Amino acid sequence: MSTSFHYEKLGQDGAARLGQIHTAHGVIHTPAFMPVGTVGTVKAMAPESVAATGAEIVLGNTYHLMLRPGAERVEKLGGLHQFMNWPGPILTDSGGFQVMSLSKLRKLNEDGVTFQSHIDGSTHVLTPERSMEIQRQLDADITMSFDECTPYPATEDQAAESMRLSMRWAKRSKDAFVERPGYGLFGIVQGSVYEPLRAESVSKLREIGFDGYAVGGLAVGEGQEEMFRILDITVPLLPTDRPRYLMGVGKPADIVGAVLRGIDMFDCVMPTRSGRTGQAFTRRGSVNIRNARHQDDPRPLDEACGCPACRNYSRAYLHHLGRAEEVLGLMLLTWHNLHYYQDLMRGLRGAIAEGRLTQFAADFTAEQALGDIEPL
RNA sequence: GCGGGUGUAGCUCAGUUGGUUAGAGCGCCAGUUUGUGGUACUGGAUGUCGUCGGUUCAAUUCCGAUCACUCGCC
Repeated sequence: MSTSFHYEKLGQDGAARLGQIHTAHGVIHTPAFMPVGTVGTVKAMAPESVAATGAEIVLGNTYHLMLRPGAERVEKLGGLHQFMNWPGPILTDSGGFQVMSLSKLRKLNEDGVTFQSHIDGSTHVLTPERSMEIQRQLDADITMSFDECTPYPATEDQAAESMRLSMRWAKRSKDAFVERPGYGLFGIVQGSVYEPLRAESVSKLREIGFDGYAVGGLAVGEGQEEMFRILDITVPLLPTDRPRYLMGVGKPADIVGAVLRGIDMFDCVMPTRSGRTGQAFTRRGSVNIRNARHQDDPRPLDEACGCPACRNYSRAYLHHLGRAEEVLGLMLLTWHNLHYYQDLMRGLRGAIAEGRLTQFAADFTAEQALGDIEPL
């Protein structure tokens, strides 16, 4: 059986695609949402439960795992799949984003980034070559090339300089990436909100050649309208025989809009982080379970949801757990949110398969606009 | 019984050398979080300043009484 990494398109509805990504550790049905498991765990969830929501691939992170427990250690222990008991596909972020968002005292030059650990202050260097090595040690099915996530806002000159550095790093990432059957390397499009820069970035990445293409530098404060505008000008430039991944996105409505524009893969901390801060996503919009209006409500969070939190527990109980900051509250709400996100992806895939995505999106928007059910 | 201390927001407490709308932290009521630090941030509501009386143009502040709590001694 061939284990070569490849994307297979199974259907199309407008710009949206239905497909499969074949990897060394299994198949991913797209459009797909990938739960974020930064430090080798999807927070508050056992991997078996993550899989039960329908997730087929999770994220790990170069930056976090290199600092703790260390990529060499993970490699010796059999790789990240075995280490965290996730037998399915894993995508690892390259560390570029986290160096910017988490570490202080970072120094960026042509070679890479020198930074201090947010854990113990120790000094580390991350380069495209080192990032590729770490992601290979982690045994990521999908490796992301090392990039700089251009801060927003940026002038066109700043965005151009940043993007071109990321493109040189993309070439070095490709050169350093060790090809193995079933393993793929993705390039990342940058260029901020500037159309010519996005086009130049795509062109440079296609010249290098990648197994998939990510759109980076979005959902960083530009707003949904602007993000969709960038997708409208960027996605049509990408090759049709490779997966497209919108990094770090997003809210349910962002995902629906991006699928309509031809995106196949998403990751976001939204469902998991929100699960830890009391925000739940439902068919009728988001709900803050800690709000006082839920304290006497015996009804489930979302009557149409089949997750354990909705089948077995009331809003009143989830509210209580949230107020009491009980671990079970984090677990149940995270579980619900991941289940909701996977339900959404299943709905999107079904709608594409049946050629009714436009109607699905309209229904989605209308139902979200209804707002939460009336308080008792 | 005697002597001391304390009574200010739901809680723990600042403060006012007497002067417009009395503050903080926590809690409470909401909002934000997009390639993750159970995080961080933003806004909002709430007071007979223990009670009664006196002094004063003006008292939460000074004086007296009283009540409650508290510490020590008998």
